[in-house]
Amino acid sequence: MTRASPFRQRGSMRGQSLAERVYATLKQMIFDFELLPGDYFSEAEVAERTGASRTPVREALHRLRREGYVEVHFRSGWQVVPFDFDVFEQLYDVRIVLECAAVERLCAMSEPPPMLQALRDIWCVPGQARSFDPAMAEQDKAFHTALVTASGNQEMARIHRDVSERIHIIRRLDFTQATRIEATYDEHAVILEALARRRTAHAQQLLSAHIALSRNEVRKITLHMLHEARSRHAQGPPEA
Amino acid sequence: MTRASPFRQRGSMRGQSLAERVYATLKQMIFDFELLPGDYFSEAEVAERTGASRTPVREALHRLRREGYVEVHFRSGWQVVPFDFDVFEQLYDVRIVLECAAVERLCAMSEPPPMLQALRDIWCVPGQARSFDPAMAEQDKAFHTALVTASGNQEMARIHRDVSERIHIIRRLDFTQATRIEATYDEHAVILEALARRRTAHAQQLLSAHIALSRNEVRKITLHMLHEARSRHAQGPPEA
DNA sequence: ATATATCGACTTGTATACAAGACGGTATTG
DNA sequence: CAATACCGTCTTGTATACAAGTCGATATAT
Repeated sequence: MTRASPFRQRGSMRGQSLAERVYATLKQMIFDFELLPGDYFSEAEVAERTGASRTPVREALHRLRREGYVEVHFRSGWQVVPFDFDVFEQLYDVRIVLECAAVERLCAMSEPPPMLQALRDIWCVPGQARSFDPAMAEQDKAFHTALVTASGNQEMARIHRDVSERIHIIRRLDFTQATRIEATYDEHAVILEALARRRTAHAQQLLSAHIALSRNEVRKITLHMLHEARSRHAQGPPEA
Repeated sequence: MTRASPFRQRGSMRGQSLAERVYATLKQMIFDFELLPGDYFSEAEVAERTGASRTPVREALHRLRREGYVEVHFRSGWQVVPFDFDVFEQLYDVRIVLECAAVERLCAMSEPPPMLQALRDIWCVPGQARSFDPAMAEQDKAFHTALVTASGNQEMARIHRDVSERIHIIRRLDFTQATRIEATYDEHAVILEALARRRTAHAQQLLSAHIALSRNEVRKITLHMLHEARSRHAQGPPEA
């Protein structure tokens, strides 16, 4: 079988391996609903699509499997893990636990980290200065990730990053409504206020409510979006 | 190259793949200090030792890499990640955060889960009924894992299990002293008491102190044990 | 003697060949 | 016609071949 669209780098690899790029490509396809939850596909299909051989494809797939995005059926192909809202809600709750712990540490610090002011510059702004582009989801993710990273425990930050990445696929859907974006700005602002004043319990309560609200909103939207995606793309799995 | 000691199953694989067994074997070797932190080794060596080819070996190694046990140097071999006590302490702190969150949920439940009584049967026993075998570390791990699992959030339980597994290599060292085993029994007992009486804050405080104590004890012991291991095994990496 | 250039053994990354089981369609048998 | 056995196709798991780069030892030049 000849390589289809060999997006291999010339010379050699420039920092990232072929397996890593296949990994990123596949995850992007899942996030873009180009591969729908429940879809079946084979390693050979992915190899042909990406222009790589099965070896790096398998490495990428097994990594995605460990991370919960796909699963393998013994000698019967791969499948995008179907949505399980219970799992997503549990992951939201993990976020609440980790981020509240981060808040406790942040408030206990002798001096507030400079990162806090940087966040205030972004989020504590009047209505006309607010951004509404589709990259809002990334900014929101960056906000919460920054809180945990600044708390000082890098292992906790790594775990939190993985959890955030995992629910990013549905969290994005929360930023398609203008009212939800407004609410995000408002809530981030008051959280940062409470943090600046070292009101630990208050900040934790605001943060918990903020995440829980997002969790509940997303559940409603996801079903709708999934339905739309199923209509746009035909039912054929990876061959768009 | 012919297979050395092919511990491959006859017929076919009975549930677990070759890659998984190589993974388990390597992790065991690391836990047994047969592969010491800092040791260098190659895929070919592991393949010869385990009787598998490089393919499943690579899969096992990359999984261990994702989990933080080994790292790969581009075309220069693999290395057991050297001990980093800062990382271990951070992981201990993650355990405190997760297990305290579990306690909060357990105390908030309308009725205590039956697992609580099972744990009391094990840990709330008089001195002569206590076990002192080397499997204590596993029992201790099971205690803490059970708390988080019983709290209901399975994703949190999975993360907690990974963290516990990661620090298990040094946590075992805490159970080589009889006084530490005694303390573990005592502390588990009072934690279970507080849980049964739904004293949330008290149980959290006891649990935090219990984990923090273990964290501090282990740091002291680890250096000693590492020194001993280095003396027993020669300096040659995997070829014992 | 010392510094440098070159070469070769060894490493991982990737591609391909082979093995063994799953699954569905088809032919066969009642 | 219905049920069943069989066989070919397709799948992943594993082994091996090839590619490209690293690193140290050795020889050479200054």
